Order: sequence, then C-alpha cells, then structure tokens
Amino acid sequence: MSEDKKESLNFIEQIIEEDLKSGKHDGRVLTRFPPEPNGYLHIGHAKAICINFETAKKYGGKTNLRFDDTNPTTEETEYVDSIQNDIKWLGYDWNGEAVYASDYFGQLFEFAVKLIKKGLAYVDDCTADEIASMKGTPSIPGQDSPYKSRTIEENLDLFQRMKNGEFADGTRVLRANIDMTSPNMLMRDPIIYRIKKEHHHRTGDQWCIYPMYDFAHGQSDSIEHITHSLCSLEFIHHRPVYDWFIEKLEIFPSKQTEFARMNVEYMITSKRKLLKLVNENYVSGWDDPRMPTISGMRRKGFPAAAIRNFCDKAGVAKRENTIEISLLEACVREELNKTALRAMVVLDPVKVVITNYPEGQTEVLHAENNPEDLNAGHRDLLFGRELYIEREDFMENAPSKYFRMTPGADVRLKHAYILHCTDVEKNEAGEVTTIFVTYYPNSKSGEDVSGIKPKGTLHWVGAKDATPCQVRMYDRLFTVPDPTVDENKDFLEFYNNKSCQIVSNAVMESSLKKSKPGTQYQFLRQGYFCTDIDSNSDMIIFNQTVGLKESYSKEMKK
RNA sequence: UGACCCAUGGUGUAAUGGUAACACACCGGUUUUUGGUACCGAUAUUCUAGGUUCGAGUCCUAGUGGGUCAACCA
Repeated sequence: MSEDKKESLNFIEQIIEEDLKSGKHDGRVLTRFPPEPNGYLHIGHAKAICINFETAKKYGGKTNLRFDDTNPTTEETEYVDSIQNDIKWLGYDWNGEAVYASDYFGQLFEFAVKLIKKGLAYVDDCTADEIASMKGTPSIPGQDSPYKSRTIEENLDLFQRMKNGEFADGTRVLRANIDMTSPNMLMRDPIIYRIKKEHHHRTGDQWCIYPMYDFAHGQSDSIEHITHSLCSLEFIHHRPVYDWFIEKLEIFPSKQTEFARMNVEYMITSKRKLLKLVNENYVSGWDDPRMPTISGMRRKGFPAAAIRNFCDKAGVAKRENTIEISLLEACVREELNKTALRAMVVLDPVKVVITNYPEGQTEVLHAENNPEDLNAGHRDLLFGRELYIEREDFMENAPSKYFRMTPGADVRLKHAYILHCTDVEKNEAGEVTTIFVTYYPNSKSGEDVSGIKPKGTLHWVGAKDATPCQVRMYDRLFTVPDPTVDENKDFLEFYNNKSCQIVSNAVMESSLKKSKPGTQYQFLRQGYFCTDIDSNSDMIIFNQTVGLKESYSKEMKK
C-alpha cells in the first residue's frame, strides 16, 4: 500500500502535532468529556464525545469522563447513569473511573483561600441585582464593588464563615479580583463561589458553598493534568478566565481550544426545548426514535458506528455550520447495508392467488440473509398458492416505466418465481381485493431456465407464513430544517404531526417472530428497520430507521 | 457604542505561499433476481477592495456579512 496521499489535519490536530513536536507534556495527550449530569446526551454531545475520544486515541492518549457537578440544584444521579451508558454504547471507554468536579471541592476551596491570600479574591455582600448593575454592559465598563477593598484577613474570615453556613443563600459571594473595566464581561470580577444550602447528589450536605463553572472547570482540568481541553466556541470568552486562574494559582497549565459545535438539520439540541417535547407529549420520551438524543437514535436503529462516522465526516472547524441530515442518513445506510439482515415485510398487503399452483401445496425457499455478507447465512421462506404483495406494487393501468405487477406483464418474486398477472378482482369501492396470476414453474430463483427477464422484482410474504406485526414509520420531527430560526415563532409551530405513523396491518415473514429488540433489518425494497423494545410475544414492533434510496419516486415526479 | 470568533460549490470539510480537492446532495449512465448495493460520468466553490510577492484561498490593512459575550447556569 502506498502512502502518497497526505493526510490532512483539522486545526485541533495541528495544534496537538505542534505540541508534540515541541515536546510539550512529554508527548502526552489527555482530553476530557465534561458533561453536566442534568439531562440526556444528544447529537451535539456525540460530536463532542467523538472529538475528545478520537483525538486522544489518534495520539495514543486517553480521555477522562468528568461530571461537571457544581450546581446541586439541577443535577441528579439518574443522568450520571444514562450518560455513562450512552458513551459506552457509542463505543468509548474513558480513562479509569468516571470522575466528578465534586471530587475536588476540598481542593477548590483551598485554591480559593490561596487566591484570597494573594489579594486576588474578595467576598462581596452585594445582592445579585447590585452585582449585575455594577457589571456594566459589553460597551460600558463596570464599577468596582464597595467590598472589593476588604482586607485579606476579613475576606478569609468571611469566606470561612460562608463555608460554615453562617450566611443565608444569596447574601454573599466570593469574587475574583480581576478588572471591572475589561472589555471581556467574564473578566469583570467573576463570581467564583456562591452559597447554596442544598443537598448535592454526591457530597450530600457536606458543603453549602459551591464553585461556579469558571472556578471549577479549568482547575479540574489542571488537577487531572488534562493537556488539551476541547470545548465549543461559546466558551471562547472564558479562556482568559481559564488561563488567569491557572496562572495565579500556579498549577498545571491545561490549554483550552474551542471548536464550532455541530448543528444538524431537523435536529434541535436546546435542553429546554427537548424537555418541552417530552413534557407536552409531542414525543413518547427522551428515547423516542424521533428525538436527537443518543438514546432516541439508538432506539431508532442508528448504529453507533454510523454516528461516529457521521461526526468524523462532518469535520471540525471554527465556523458556524449546519450539516445536512442526508449525510447522517447516508452514514446510517452505509453501515446498515453491510450489517443488517434482509427480510420481507409487506406494509400494505393485497392478496395474490396463483391459479396454476396446486391447492394445498407449499414449498420452502432459501433466501440469503445479506447479499453483502455471505457469512450471514440463509433462512427459509414458505411459498404457496396464496401470498401477499405490497398494494402499491400493483397498478391496473400502468405507465411504461412501471416495472411491477400489472395485468399482462411478468414480474419476479424475490427468491421465488416469476408471475404473470392475469386478472384482478375489486370491491364496490374500486379497491383491489385479489390479484390473479399464473406462475412459471421453471423460473425458480437460482434454477431459472424460463428465459424470461422481468424488469421488476417484488418482495412478498406467503399467506401461510404471514404474521401480523406493527411498523412505526418515522419522518423528520419538524417541517423545516431549523424550527428555531424565526424568533417570533414557537418552534412547536413546525412540529411535524406526521412524524410518526403507525402501520398496524403489516405482515412479516415468520422468521421474524423470534426477533430480539434492537436487531436491525433491511426490509427488502422498504428500508432499514429495527425491533422495538415495546415488542412482546403477541406482537413484534419495528421502528423505521431510514428508508432506502429511492430513484423510482423521483422518476415518477418527472 | 466595546471585545472576541468566523467567511472556499447546495451542505460540510481539505488544500500549511506554487494545477482549488474530498464527502454528502443533485443530474446522467453501466451493472443488478432489492427501482437497494457497486461502478462510471456531469454541473458547481475561494465575501469585497486595496497591499506584500515571480506567484495569494492562504500573509497584511480596511470594508461587508454572520456569530458570540452583560445567570449567585454549565
């Protein structure tokens, strides 16, 4: 194999390779994924996970999983579990045990004391409103708090008493002593500790003061000796704060690098909006197959490898971007084409009777499970005089480019025989009730000597084999690619009320009866589907993952 | 009346001062017992204006456009 194709690096890899070249950190690479345990992971998190884990892996490094649990009001253990489960499912293992920012509360407190002793932090007695009004605006400098000039001794005493629980919530905060006139709002003496007499999911009631993000994140990175702290662009203004604390505290110099988060058409990632979809029953839950959550995509049948591949193909840069949903779907099809077992399911059955096939006779046909993977084996199909085909695969007066069943024409049944349509029976409403055909006995799949070359091949289910099942067909959750683009309209105005359509009269080949939840299939000529967890012994339920590429419908539109 | 980030086909991402390429989408074709897959081909790209240079998508300046920043959230 020749390696003449020079591999291109994204800007993060370029930074790392420069660091490696200069011998920084002895060539060590350690990244981290720092979720706050207050919600479920979604496609945006998947992107961040892939960037952090894949980048580290590429350079022989590791990735820490650290829960950023500095706000006891919103965080819960339930999320800790689901987040770990989702990351593992995506295919990643973190470095050692999961860690928590709350593991460092003691250390962080000492860091704060150190800052106070250096005259770089002070206790502010102002109210939240007062602090906000003295903060200025992006274009107007802020003003110093009247408490900024307290002595070190007084600050030390007050901070200790904050910790001891002597003051009520909101009465005092600890602030970094930086610069109230900075053009960067975040450098205007950011609050670093606040009083919250609340129960923490891990530390219980041990603490009543909690560090803010800016005083926890960078220091946690530093404590863990993270070399490359990769985060999204919205944190770029925090970097001077991040660096300031590390410099003043004289601790390990982790470096933050920001990349543009990935937006995907028809997917929203706002926690508030996703919660609304769940709470107001627009979806069945966080793992509804229409949700952009990792659990939703998993239930829909998206393979982890496809999501990883998608994140890779979407690339990494610093500009705003919206990835077309077709790229995700292409990645899903690419993966599933290689791995999904083939099966036949008729969604809207219409009965076919083979008039020259002996009544009562049946035969077993052998069908490959996956033409892309011969190791996938074969299964049996039960063929007989009566069977079902798709209603839309029959047309009484068909145009010339219709290659399916129509009176007078030949059409192949996949893995079976070639049929010749002779007659059709309709009810009073004009609906087709039964199609009559003859078959060519010498046209059996694999041993066809009929010489007939039909243009079309149909999927089918034998009447004696047919087993009822439920199929849930999914479409995009919204009617427009970005339902949040118009600030004057609620995103729910763009909810697609046809996003989930339940097909309840479908029939499947009986081999599917023993299907386990999560198994992925390609239903021939229909698309990819996976068995839903709601399935039981009475009824198997399938979720549509994604359709097949369809050139016929495009042809028909012309 | 500020600071910071960004600008390459329809959408993304490359090109690291030297022929603007790759993927997806779109269009056309070949193969096919899935109108799938596979394969082949077509269309289409450097925000504007100056400057540096033999040479600029790349470096500099200005402009234009987009994004971000004023939670005791992360």
